[in-house]
Amino acid sequence: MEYQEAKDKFISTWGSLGTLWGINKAMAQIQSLLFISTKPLSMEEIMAELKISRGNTSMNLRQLMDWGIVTKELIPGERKEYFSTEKDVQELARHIAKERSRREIKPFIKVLKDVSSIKDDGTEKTRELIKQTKALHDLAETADAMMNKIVNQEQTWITKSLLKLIK
Amino acid sequence: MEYQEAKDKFISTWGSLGTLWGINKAMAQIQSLLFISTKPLSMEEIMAELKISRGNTSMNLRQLMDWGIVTKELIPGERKEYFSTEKDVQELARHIAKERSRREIKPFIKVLKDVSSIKDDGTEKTRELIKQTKALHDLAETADAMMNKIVNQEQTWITKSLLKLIK
DNA sequence: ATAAACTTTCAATAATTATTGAAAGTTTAG
DNA sequence: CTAAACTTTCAATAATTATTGAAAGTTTAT
Repeated sequence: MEYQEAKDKFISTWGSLGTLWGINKAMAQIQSLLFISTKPLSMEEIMAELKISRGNTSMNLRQLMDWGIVTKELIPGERKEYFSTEKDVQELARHIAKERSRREIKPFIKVLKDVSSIKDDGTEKTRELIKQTKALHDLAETADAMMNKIVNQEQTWITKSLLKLIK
Repeated sequence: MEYQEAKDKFISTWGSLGTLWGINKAMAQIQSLLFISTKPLSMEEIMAELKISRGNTSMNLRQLMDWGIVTKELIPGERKEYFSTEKDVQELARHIAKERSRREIKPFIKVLKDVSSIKDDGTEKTRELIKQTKALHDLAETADAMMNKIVNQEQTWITKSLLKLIK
Protein backbone atom coordinates (compact mmCIF):
# COMPACT_ATOMS: atom_id res chain seq x y z
CA MET A 1 0.00 0.00 0.00
CA GLU A 2 1.27 3.43 -0.99
CA TYR A 3 1.09 6.58 1.10
CA GLN A 4 -1.87 8.09 -0.75
CA GLU A 5 -3.90 4.90 -0.61
CA ALA A 6 -3.16 4.43 3.08
CA LYS A 7 -4.08 8.03 3.81
CA ASP A 8 -7.38 7.80 1.91
CA LYS A 9 -8.20 4.53 3.60
CA PHE A 10 -7.53 5.95 7.02
CA ILE A 11 -9.63 9.06 6.40
CA SER A 12 -12.56 7.21 4.92
CA THR A 13 -12.52 4.50 7.60
CA TRP A 14 -12.40 7.06 10.39
CA GLY A 15 -15.31 8.82 8.67
CA SER A 16 -17.38 5.64 8.51
CA LEU A 17 -16.63 4.72 12.10
CA GLY A 18 -17.71 8.20 13.13
CA THR A 19 -21.00 7.76 11.30
CA LEU A 20 -21.59 4.45 13.06
CA TRP A 21 -21.13 6.21 16.39
CA GLY A 22 -23.28 9.22 15.63
CA ILE A 23 -20.53 11.55 14.48
CA ASN A 24 -20.96 13.32 11.20
CA LYS A 25 -18.70 12.09 8.44
CA ALA A 26 -17.22 15.42 7.43
CA MET A 27 -16.38 16.21 11.04
CA ALA A 28 -14.61 12.90 11.52
CA GLN A 29 -12.76 13.23 8.22
CA ILE A 30 -11.54 16.75 8.90
CA GLN A 31 -10.22 15.60 12.25
CA SER A 32 -8.49 12.58 10.74
CA LEU A 33 -6.92 14.68 8.00
CA LEU A 34 -5.48 17.02 10.61
CA PHE A 35 -4.45 14.08 12.73
CA ILE A 36 -2.02 12.79 10.11
CA SER A 37 -0.98 16.14 8.73
CA THR A 38 2.56 17.29 9.40
CA LYS A 39 1.43 20.90 9.67
CA PRO A 40 -1.69 22.97 10.40
CA LEU A 41 -4.05 23.24 7.43
CA SER A 42 -6.08 26.14 6.09
CA MET A 43 -9.74 25.94 5.21
CA GLU A 44 -8.81 25.97 1.53
CA GLU A 45 -6.54 22.98 1.97
CA ILE A 46 -9.13 21.01 3.91
CA MET A 47 -11.82 21.78 1.33
CA ALA A 48 -9.53 20.68 -1.48
CA GLU A 49 -8.34 17.47 0.21
CA LEU A 50 -11.77 16.28 1.25
CA LYS A 51 -13.73 17.84 -1.63
CA ILE A 52 -16.25 19.48 0.64
CA SER A 53 -17.72 22.96 0.59
CA ARG A 54 -16.56 26.00 2.46
CA GLY A 55 -19.69 26.11 4.59
CA ASN A 56 -19.42 22.50 5.57
CA THR A 57 -15.77 22.89 6.47
CA SER A 58 -16.42 26.00 8.51
CA MET A 59 -19.29 24.47 10.49
CA ASN A 60 -17.50 21.25 11.23
CA LEU A 61 -14.30 22.97 12.24
CA ARG A 62 -16.32 24.94 14.72
CA GLN A 63 -17.84 21.80 16.14
CA LEU A 64 -14.41 20.22 16.46
CA MET A 65 -13.24 23.31 18.31
CA ASP A 66 -16.30 23.09 20.58
CA TRP A 67 -15.29 19.54 21.35
CA GLY A 68 -11.87 20.83 22.26
CA ILE A 69 -9.95 18.65 19.83
CA VAL A 70 -9.12 21.20 17.14
CA THR A 71 -7.48 24.57 17.63
CA LYS A 72 -6.85 27.58 15.42
CA GLU A 73 -3.22 28.28 14.75
CA LEU A 74 -2.44 31.85 13.84
CA ILE A 75 0.56 31.81 11.61
CA PRO A 76 2.47 35.10 11.79
CA GLY A 77 2.25 37.11 8.61
CA GLU A 78 -0.61 34.97 7.28
CA ARG A 79 -4.09 36.31 6.90
CA LYS A 80 -5.73 32.87 6.68
CA GLU A 81 -6.53 30.79 9.70
CA TYR A 82 -4.87 27.43 10.13
CA PHE A 83 -6.15 24.47 12.07
CA SER A 84 -4.59 21.57 13.87
CA THR A 85 -5.94 18.77 16.01
CA GLU A 86 -4.76 17.31 19.26
CA LYS A 87 -2.03 14.91 18.22
CA ASP A 88 -1.79 12.86 21.39
CA VAL A 89 -4.26 9.97 21.18
CA GLN A 90 -4.59 9.80 24.94
CA GLU A 91 -5.53 13.43 25.15
CA LEU A 92 -7.87 13.01 22.19
CA ALA A 93 -9.68 10.16 23.92
CA ARG A 94 -9.90 12.26 27.07
CA HIS A 95 -11.62 15.12 25.28
CA ILE A 96 -14.03 12.92 23.39
CA ALA A 97 -14.97 10.93 26.48
CA LYS A 98 -15.40 14.07 28.53
CA GLU A 99 -17.66 15.70 25.98
CA ARG A 100 -19.82 12.68 25.35
CA SER A 101 -20.18 12.24 29.06
CA ARG A 102 -21.17 15.84 29.60
CA ARG A 103 -23.54 16.13 26.64
CA GLU A 104 -25.09 12.70 26.49
CA ILE A 105 -24.40 10.39 29.40
CA LYS A 106 -24.90 12.78 32.30
CA PRO A 107 -28.28 14.07 31.06
CA PHE A 108 -29.30 10.46 30.48
CA ILE A 109 -28.34 9.54 34.03
CA LYS A 110 -30.43 12.44 35.26
CA VAL A 111 -33.49 11.13 33.40
CA LEU A 112 -32.92 7.66 34.82
CA LYS A 113 -32.71 9.13 38.29
CA ASP A 114 -36.00 10.99 37.83
CA VAL A 115 -37.78 8.03 36.28
CA SER A 116 -36.58 5.60 38.92
CA SER A 117 -37.74 7.99 41.63
CA ILE A 118 -41.45 7.86 40.88
CA LYS A 119 -43.72 6.87 43.71
CA ASP A 120 -44.03 3.13 44.20
CA ASP A 121 -47.77 2.56 44.01
CA GLY A 122 -47.32 -1.14 44.65
CA THR A 123 -48.37 -2.31 41.19
CA GLU A 124 -46.16 -4.80 39.46
CA LYS A 125 -45.51 -2.63 36.43
CA THR A 126 -44.47 0.36 38.52
CA ARG A 127 -42.16 -1.81 40.56
CA GLU A 128 -40.59 -3.22 37.42
CA LEU A 129 -40.05 0.24 35.94
CA ILE A 130 -38.41 1.44 39.13
CA LYS A 131 -36.28 -1.65 39.50
CA GLN A 132 -35.03 -1.70 35.94
CA THR A 133 -34.37 2.01 35.54
CA LYS A 134 -32.60 2.03 38.88
CA ALA A 135 -30.35 -0.81 37.78
CA LEU A 136 -29.62 1.02 34.54
CA HIS A 137 -28.98 4.21 36.45
CA ASP A 138 -26.43 2.50 38.64
CA LEU A 139 -24.73 0.86 35.68
CA ALA A 140 -24.61 4.12 33.73
CA GLU A 141 -23.15 5.99 36.69
CA THR A 142 -20.51 3.36 37.28
CA ALA A 143 -19.59 3.14 33.61
CA ASP A 144 -19.47 6.90 33.25
CA ALA A 145 -17.31 7.33 36.34
CA MET A 146 -15.06 4.51 35.23
CA MET A 147 -14.62 5.88 31.75
CA ASN A 148 -13.78 9.34 32.98
CA LYS A 149 -11.41 8.01 35.56
CA ILE A 150 -9.59 5.76 33.15
CA VAL A 151 -9.31 8.36 30.48
CA ASN A 152 -8.02 10.99 32.87
CA GLN A 153 -5.04 9.02 34.06
CA GLU A 154 -1.48 9.51 32.90
CA GLN A 155 -0.67 7.42 29.88
CA THR A 156 1.93 5.57 31.89
CA TRP A 157 -0.60 4.61 34.46
CA ILE A 158 -3.01 3.24 31.90
CA THR A 159 -0.67 1.27 29.79
CA LYS A 160 1.35 -0.06 32.65
CA SER A 161 -0.93 -0.58 35.62
CA LEU A 162 -4.33 -1.11 34.11
CA LEU A 163 -3.18 -3.18 31.21
CA LYS A 164 -1.36 -5.41 33.64
CA LEU A 165 -4.43 -5.58 35.83
CA ILE A 166 -6.80 -6.76 33.16
CA LYS A 167 -4.49 -9.25 31.53
CA MET B 1 -44.44 11.90 37.87
CA GLU B 2 -46.94 9.16 37.13
CA TYR B 3 -46.21 5.70 35.82
CA GLN B 4 -47.27 6.43 32.26
CA GLU B 5 -45.30 9.63 32.06
CA ALA B 6 -42.20 7.99 33.50
CA LYS B 7 -42.54 5.08 31.12
CA ASP B 8 -42.89 7.34 28.09
CA LYS B 9 -39.98 9.44 29.21
CA PHE B 10 -37.77 6.43 29.67
CA ILE B 11 -38.65 4.97 26.27
CA SER B 12 -38.20 8.20 24.39
CA THR B 13 -34.96 9.07 26.16
CA TRP B 14 -33.51 5.66 25.48
CA GLY B 15 -34.56 6.10 21.86
CA SER B 16 -32.81 9.47 21.58
CA LEU B 17 -29.66 8.24 23.24
CA GLY B 18 -29.63 5.32 20.82
CA THR B 19 -29.88 7.71 17.88
CA LEU B 20 -26.97 9.75 19.24
CA TRP B 21 -24.87 6.58 19.34
CA GLY B 22 -25.84 5.30 15.92
CA ILE B 23 -28.66 2.99 16.99
CA ASN B 24 -31.94 3.31 15.24
CA LYS B 25 -34.71 4.79 17.33
CA ALA B 26 -37.29 2.06 16.84
CA MET B 27 -34.76 -0.58 17.78
CA ALA B 28 -33.81 1.22 20.98
CA GLN B 29 -37.43 1.87 21.87
CA ILE B 30 -38.53 -1.71 21.35
CA GLN B 31 -35.71 -2.85 23.58
CA SER B 32 -36.59 -0.33 26.27
CA LEU B 33 -40.24 -1.28 26.16
CA LEU B 34 -39.34 -4.91 26.71
CA PHE B 35 -36.84 -3.93 29.36
CA ILE B 36 -39.52 -2.50 31.64
CA SER B 37 -42.29 -4.91 30.71
CA THR B 38 -43.40 -7.41 33.31
CA LYS B 39 -43.99 -10.03 30.65
CA PRO B 40 -42.98 -10.93 27.10
CA LEU B 41 -44.80 -8.91 24.44
CA SER B 42 -46.24 -9.88 21.08
CA MET B 43 -45.60 -7.98 17.89
CA GLU B 44 -49.14 -6.58 18.09
CA GLU B 45 -48.50 -5.21 21.54
CA ILE B 46 -45.20 -3.61 20.57
CA MET B 47 -46.74 -2.05 17.47
CA ALA B 48 -49.60 -0.64 19.51
CA GLU B 49 -47.45 0.70 22.34
CA LEU B 50 -44.89 2.41 20.12
CA LYS B 51 -47.23 3.20 17.23
CA ILE B 52 -44.94 1.70 14.63
CA SER B 53 -45.69 -0.55 11.69
CA ARG B 54 -45.56 -4.30 11.55
CA GLY B 55 -42.65 -4.30 9.12
CA ASN B 56 -40.62 -1.95 11.25
CA THR B 57 -41.30 -4.00 14.35
CA SER B 58 -40.40 -7.24 12.63
CA MET B 59 -37.12 -5.94 11.21
CA ASN B 60 -35.98 -4.32 14.42
CA LEU B 61 -36.86 -7.32 16.52
CA ARG B 62 -34.70 -9.37 14.24
CA GLN B 63 -31.81 -6.98 14.67
CA LEU B 64 -32.22 -7.09 18.43
CA MET B 65 -32.13 -10.88 18.26
CA ASP B 66 -28.99 -10.69 16.09
CA TRP B 67 -27.44 -8.55 18.79
CA GLY B 68 -28.35 -11.26 21.27
CA ILE B 69 -30.36 -9.03 23.57
CA VAL B 70 -33.87 -10.08 22.64
CA THR B 71 -35.24 -13.60 22.50
CA LYS B 72 -38.41 -15.21 21.23
CA GLU B 73 -40.54 -16.71 23.93
CA LEU B 74 -42.86 -19.42 22.74
CA ILE B 75 -45.86 -19.39 24.99
CA PRO B 76 -47.56 -22.82 25.09
CA GLY B 77 -50.92 -22.84 23.41
CA GLU B 78 -50.30 -19.49 21.76
CA ARG B 79 -49.80 -19.13 18.04
CA LYS B 80 -48.23 -15.68 18.26
CA GLU B 81 -44.59 -15.14 19.04
CA TYR B 82 -43.65 -13.26 22.17
CA PHE B 83 -40.46 -11.35 22.79
CA SER B 84 -38.46 -10.44 25.83
CA THR B 85 -35.14 -8.72 26.38
CA GLU B 86 -32.25 -9.52 28.62
CA LYS B 87 -33.27 -8.08 31.95
CA ASP B 88 -29.92 -8.03 33.64
CA VAL B 89 -28.18 -4.74 32.85
CA GLN B 90 -24.76 -6.27 33.26
CA GLU B 91 -25.52 -8.95 30.74
CA LEU B 92 -27.09 -6.38 28.45
CA ALA B 93 -23.93 -4.28 28.54
CA ARG B 94 -21.88 -7.38 27.86
CA HIS B 95 -23.83 -8.21 24.71
CA ILE B 96 -23.79 -4.68 23.38
CA ALA B 97 -20.08 -4.21 24.03
CA LYS B 98 -19.28 -7.57 22.49
CA GLU B 99 -21.25 -6.85 19.34
CA ARG B 100 -19.93 -3.35 18.82
CA SER B 101 -16.44 -4.66 19.33
CA ARG B 102 -16.93 -7.46 16.83
CA ARG B 103 -18.70 -5.42 14.17
CA GLU B 104 -17.05 -2.04 14.44
CA ILE B 105 -13.97 -1.85 16.62
CA LYS B 106 -12.14 -4.98 15.50
CA PRO B 107 -12.46 -4.21 11.78
CA PHE B 108 -11.31 -0.68 12.53
CA ILE B 109 -8.27 -1.98 14.38
CA LYS B 110 -7.49 -4.16 11.39
CA VAL B 111 -7.52 -1.14 9.07
CA LEU B 112 -5.27 0.76 11.46
CA LYS B 113 -2.88 -2.13 11.50
CA ASP B 114 -2.74 -2.23 7.70
CA VAL B 115 -2.38 1.50 7.32
CA SER B 116 0.32 1.76 9.95
CA SER B 117 2.24 -1.05 8.25
CA ILE B 118 2.97 0.72 4.98
CA LYS B 119 6.59 0.99 3.97
CA ASP B 120 8.44 3.86 5.57
CA ASP B 121 9.84 5.74 2.57
CA GLY B 122 11.54 8.22 4.85
CA THR B 123 9.34 11.20 3.96
CA GLU B 124 7.93 13.25 6.78
CA LYS B 125 4.30 12.74 5.80
CA THR B 126 4.69 8.96 5.59
CA ARG B 127 6.37 8.89 8.97
CA GLU B 128 3.61 10.99 10.48
CA LEU B 129 0.91 8.73 9.04
CA ILE B 130 2.65 5.64 10.40
CA LYS B 131 3.30 7.18 13.80
CA GLN B 132 -0.22 8.50 14.29
CA THR B 133 -2.11 5.47 13.04
CA LYS B 134 0.13 3.23 15.10
CA ALA B 135 -0.64 5.24 18.22
CA LEU B 136 -4.34 5.06 17.44
CA HIS B 137 -4.04 1.35 16.78
CA ASP B 138 -2.48 0.76 20.17
CA LEU B 139 -5.07 2.89 21.93
CA ALA B 140 -7.94 1.15 20.15
CA GLU B 141 -6.56 -2.28 20.99
CA THR B 142 -6.08 -1.40 24.62
CA ALA B 143 -9.50 0.21 24.94
CA ASP B 144 -11.19 -2.69 23.18
CA ALA B 145 -9.45 -5.27 25.32
CA MET B 146 -10.21 -3.31 28.45
CA MET B 147 -13.85 -2.88 27.61
CA ASN B 148 -14.33 -6.52 26.85
CA LYS B 149 -12.50 -7.55 29.95
CA ILE B 150 -14.42 -5.25 32.23
CA VAL B 151 -17.74 -6.12 30.78
CA ASN B 152 -17.09 -9.83 31.03
CA GLN B 153 -16.46 -9.84 34.75
CA GLU B 154 -18.90 -10.95 37.40
CA GLN B 155 -21.06 -8.10 38.58
CA THR B 156 -19.59 -8.50 42.02
CA TRP B 157 -16.12 -8.02 40.70
CA ILE B 158 -16.97 -4.86 38.85
CA THR B 159 -18.96 -3.10 41.47
CA LYS B 160 -16.78 -4.12 44.33
CA SER B 161 -13.20 -4.34 43.15
CA LEU B 162 -13.03 -2.00 40.23
CA LEU B 163 -15.21 0.67 41.72
CA LYS B 164 -13.05 0.63 44.79
CA LEU B 165 -9.95 0.82 42.64
CA ILE B 166 -10.98 3.88 40.70
CA LYS B 167 -12.41 5.87 43.59
C1' DA C 1 -54.83 -30.33 1.25
C1' DT C 2 -56.59 -25.92 2.59
C1' DA C 3 -57.32 -21.99 5.07
C1' DA C 4 -56.44 -19.15 8.90
C1' DA C 5 -53.00 -17.00 11.72
C1' DC C 6 -49.17 -15.22 11.84
C1' DT C 7 -44.26 -13.28 10.16
C1' DT C 8 -41.06 -11.55 6.78
C1' DT C 9 -39.63 -9.04 2.85
C1' DC C 10 -38.95 -5.12 0.11
C1' DA C 11 -40.15 -1.33 -3.11
C1' DA C 12 -42.12 3.01 -2.25
C1' DT C 13 -42.26 6.96 0.67
C1' DA C 14 -41.33 9.83 4.53
C1' DA C 15 -38.32 11.77 7.87
C1' DT C 16 -34.03 13.09 9.14
C1' DT C 17 -29.50 14.68 8.62
C1' DA C 18 -25.69 16.52 5.91
C1' DT C 19 -24.07 19.56 2.44
C1' DT C 20 -23.92 23.34 -0.61
C1' DG C 21 -23.18 28.01 -2.08
C1' DA C 22 -23.99 32.59 -2.06
C1' DA C 23 -25.05 36.56 0.78
C1' DA C 24 -23.81 38.71 4.97
C1' DG C 25 -20.39 39.44 8.30
C1' DT C 26 -15.67 40.39 9.97
C1' DT C 27 -10.96 41.69 9.99
C1' DT C 28 -6.85 43.74 8.24
C1' DA C 29 -3.96 46.45 5.01
C1' DG C 30 -3.17 50.45 2.84
C1' DC D 1 -12.36 55.07 5.16
C1' DT D 2 -12.56 51.39 1.72
C1' DA D 3 -11.49 47.40 -0.54
C1' DA D 4 -9.68 42.94 -0.39
C1' DA D 5 -9.25 38.70 2.05
C1' DC D 6 -11.14 35.86 4.58
C1' DT D 7 -15.01 33.39 7.63
C1' DT D 8 -19.69 32.53 9.03
C1' DT D 9 -24.48 31.89 8.46
C1' DC D 10 -28.50 29.81 6.76
C1' DA D 11 -32.18 28.73 3.37
C1' DA D 12 -32.28 25.52 -0.28
C1' DT D 13 -31.11 21.00 -1.82
C1' DA D 14 -29.17 16.52 -1.75
C1' DA D 15 -28.06 12.31 0.48
C1' DT D 16 -28.96 9.08 3.74
C1' DT D 17 -31.61 6.44 6.79
C1' DA D 18 -35.97 4.93 8.77
C1' DT D 19 -40.62 3.56 8.14
C1' DT D 20 -44.67 1.92 5.97
C1' DG D 21 -47.85 -1.39 4.13
C1' DA D 22 -49.14 -4.81 1.24
C1' DA D 23 -47.70 -8.98 -1.11
C1' DA D 24 -45.26 -13.12 -0.40
C1' DG D 25 -43.87 -16.53 2.75
C1' DT D 26 -44.42 -19.78 6.64
C1' DT D 27 -46.55 -22.54 10.07
C1' DT D 28 -50.25 -24.88 12.29
C1' DA D 29 -54.95 -26.66 12.90
C1' DT D 30 -58.51 -29.15 11.00
